[in-house]
Amino acid sequence: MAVSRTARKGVALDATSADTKTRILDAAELLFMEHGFEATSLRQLTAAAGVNLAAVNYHFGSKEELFQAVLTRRLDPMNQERIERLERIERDAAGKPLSCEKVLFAMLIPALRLARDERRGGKNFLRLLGRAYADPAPFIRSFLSAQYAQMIARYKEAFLQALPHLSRQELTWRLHFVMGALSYTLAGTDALKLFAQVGAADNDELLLQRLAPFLVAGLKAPPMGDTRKLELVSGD
Amino acid sequence: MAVSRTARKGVALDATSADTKTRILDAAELLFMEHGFEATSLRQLTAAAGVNLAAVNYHFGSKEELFQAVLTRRLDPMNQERIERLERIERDAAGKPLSCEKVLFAMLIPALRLARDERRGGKNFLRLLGRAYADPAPFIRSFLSAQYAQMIARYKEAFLQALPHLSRQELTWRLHFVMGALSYTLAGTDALKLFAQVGAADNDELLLQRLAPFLVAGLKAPPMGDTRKLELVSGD
DNA sequence: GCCCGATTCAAACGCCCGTTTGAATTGCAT
DNA sequence: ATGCAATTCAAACGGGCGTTTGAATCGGGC
Repeated sequence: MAVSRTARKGVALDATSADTKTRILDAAELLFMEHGFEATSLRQLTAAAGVNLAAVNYHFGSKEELFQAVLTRRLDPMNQERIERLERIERDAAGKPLSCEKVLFAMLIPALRLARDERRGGKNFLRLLGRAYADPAPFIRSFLSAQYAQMIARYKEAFLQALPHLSRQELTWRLHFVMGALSYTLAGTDALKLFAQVGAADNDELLLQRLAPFLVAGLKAPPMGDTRKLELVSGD
Repeated sequence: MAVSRTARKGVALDATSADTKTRILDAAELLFMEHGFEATSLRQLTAAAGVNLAAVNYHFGSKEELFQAVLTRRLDPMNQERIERLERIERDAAGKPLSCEKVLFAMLIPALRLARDERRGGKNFLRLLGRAYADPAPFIRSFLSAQYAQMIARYKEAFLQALPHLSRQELTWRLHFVMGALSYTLAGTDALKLFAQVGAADNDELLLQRLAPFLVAGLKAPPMGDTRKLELVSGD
């Protein structure tokens, strides 16, 4: 009824509704990851959560808003932790020279910590996030942009400082490559099978030990032009 | 009727049916990219292609088989070109030492050439492919695995030769990172907006000039352990 | 000129979707 | 105990989905 629509922004209604809300969020996180947003129906979702079909619209308003809530629940704390870590290493290095490694790690570690924290969604969520990056739905794209804009801007400045040999534009591209490798890897527990056995990311610390040297070397590389020109047109 | 099901494997029925089939494939490539597989309905797809609704099932059997046909049309030639280029540089370097750059370029250039070839789908297709990588649908995953297995295996051997300092497992991970950065970048004409203006990949040769130094440096980097250990647990 | 397989077409099939409704139920403040 | 807002529930709404059907149309070989 009319009440339900405004009820969501009522006074703190934790213990009573949080249970249903949380069960919906948990089931949604799992199913959206398993089958994607479009392919997950509210009927199977609410059944998995053990709640009534109408509960999603009552508590979240719509399926799209539920999806955003699923992302927000994990992204907000993670990105906040990223910013806090960056601020701390900036503060610690009262002098100027920020090392590329430290900035990169400040960015990677919160993601890895989230992946490791099974109580809070763990790998499920990062896989979901990795796929959301590639989703063309406008409501997902604009939502993610808003969620990340602030953090990305901060890190871009920090990297610019740590990698003075890169122009702003060159750095923008490289951060893009970094995010690509990261999201693809985190999203890929399935995709890994494309390449080989690979003992799976059972150990996330190990994954960071593999990913970090690759990304640091890529970031530090001199831009093309310092090395020989390439003749890519060839071939025919 | 019963005929239609077997007709697809009849004798070469080019000029007559190819027109309808091609129009379906072109429209599908565009719409699957724009809205994703699930969110694209056969009704809007056949309307965009200017063909009858039933034409998809008649010519391709099902929506899923249409999707596979869309991928195959571009992937088969691209991966074959990748293998041919690898074989050529292996042949040219009659001696042993294959350079990492050359192997990587043999892998990247066919993708870039496809992206540049607007007559054959161009960027549309690579964006579609990038998203297919991240799609969890089993029929997509197994299809892509089959399409890529052979090519990936060949390149893994070549890289193993060009990068003798990497163990097989380390290399598997790094190829994964490479594919992540590549697919994310190719898929991302939208996603780029996440980070900044970035003049868009209007010039694909320029993109390769930015991507290549990053990836080469990442591939050549010594594995962790050669550099200092990291203390990632910290933070609390 | 006709025939027959290949193709196109309009219509329908059964199914599941996201959302809404209004009545039951709950549980806390009074 | 009662009242009332917050929540849950079963049921239904309208609509779009992928697919199937059988008739209409096409077009080259005899």
